[in-house]
Amino acid sequence: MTELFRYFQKFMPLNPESLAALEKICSVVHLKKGDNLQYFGQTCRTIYFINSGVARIYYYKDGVDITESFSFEGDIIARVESLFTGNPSQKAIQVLEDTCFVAINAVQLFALYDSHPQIERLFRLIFEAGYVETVKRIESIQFHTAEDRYEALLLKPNLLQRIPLKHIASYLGITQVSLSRIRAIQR
Amino acid sequence: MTELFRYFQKFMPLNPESLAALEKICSVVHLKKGDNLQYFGQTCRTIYFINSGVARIYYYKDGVDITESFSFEGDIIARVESLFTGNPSQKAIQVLEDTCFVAINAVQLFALYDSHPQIERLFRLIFEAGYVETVKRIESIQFHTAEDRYEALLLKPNLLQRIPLKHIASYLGITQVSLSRIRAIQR
DNA sequence: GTGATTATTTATCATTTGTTAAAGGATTCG
DNA sequence: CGAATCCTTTAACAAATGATAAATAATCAC
Repeated sequence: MTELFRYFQKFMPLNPESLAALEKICSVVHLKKGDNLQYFGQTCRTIYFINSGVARIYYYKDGVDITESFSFEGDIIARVESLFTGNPSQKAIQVLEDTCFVAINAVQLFALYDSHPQIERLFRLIFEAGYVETVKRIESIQFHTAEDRYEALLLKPNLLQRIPLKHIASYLGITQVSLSRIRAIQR
Repeated sequence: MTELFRYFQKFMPLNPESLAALEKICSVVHLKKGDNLQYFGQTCRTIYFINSGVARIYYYKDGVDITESFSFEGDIIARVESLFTGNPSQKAIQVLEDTCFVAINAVQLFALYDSHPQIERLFRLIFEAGYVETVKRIESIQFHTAEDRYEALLLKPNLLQRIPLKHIASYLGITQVSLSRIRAIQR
């Protein structure tokens, strides 16, 4: 869990008591490539931090598998639209490699907000940063071509080795065939 | 400011002291149709609540005016990617009708977080809700056609009377010509 | 390792969207 | 009111993307 606490410190320093309280509600989870971490229809009550590996949030639209996002080691991952509303999520989380997570129990976390203002603030900052990422993603989706966004994605090291193109295509909002064409032009 | 405080109460009850502290950092702003409320290149240090009227956040991409979002009476509006990072925003806010805002001084607001945990929590909840909206917007952009999204937009009453089609087109991520075609088919 | 399955590319054709230009409406301002 | 400006629609053509199918490449399971 060292990595997670290092991640926390990047947002703000925490007193030992808050750290101890956080540690109590965290646990480590290991999954094999292809496994699902969370399923459709459940309400999201866990926030994950990726120690190693890759995960994606995805769902089915008209029977087609659509990837909403990818997350890598050092990222926080949660189905926010369920976590913050209490509504069941229509999305699932799957790992694309053997992956090691820290699972943070969100129910217990939110309860800690009352007794530990530091923890409330820490997660406020974490989710504000997530909010900003999401606003930037909208710009990127709406006003850059799929080709530009593909090139931007490639900046992530080893991305092509780690993630099947079909998931990249649905993440980009285009068909596999279109992505193949984009790749063909670049060669 | 009554409307704004009613809006706050929807998120959580506030004690009189917090309400008084909030009131001190709020002021009312009136703008005429077409005026800009905030300009490109400035860092966002104000959060607005719309009492009456319509506003849009927009920017220029390759010289073309792009609308990122519309906000109506009862909505909070802020350029989040600047507010939470301190980076200058490349976006501006413009009103599309004579509009009355409450301006909340964000620098003073964030300072109140230390002395008033209630206020920190209130705005945490407000921005969590904004975060959820933004995640839903991504789904909508990426996986619904412009036509579907146009129809969804029309559910907003009087939208067509209040907002020029050219702004609606850029908000939908399509050209004015495409939007005209969609509208022609529907008749 | 081998066969079966899955992933990726390529080709062809249909559909959608963009670009440009022109024309008709609506609105604004003196 | 009338001219000028801005908004919206329409048309014709070009470019990009989707759908389908078939071929090739890579991966998985026994």
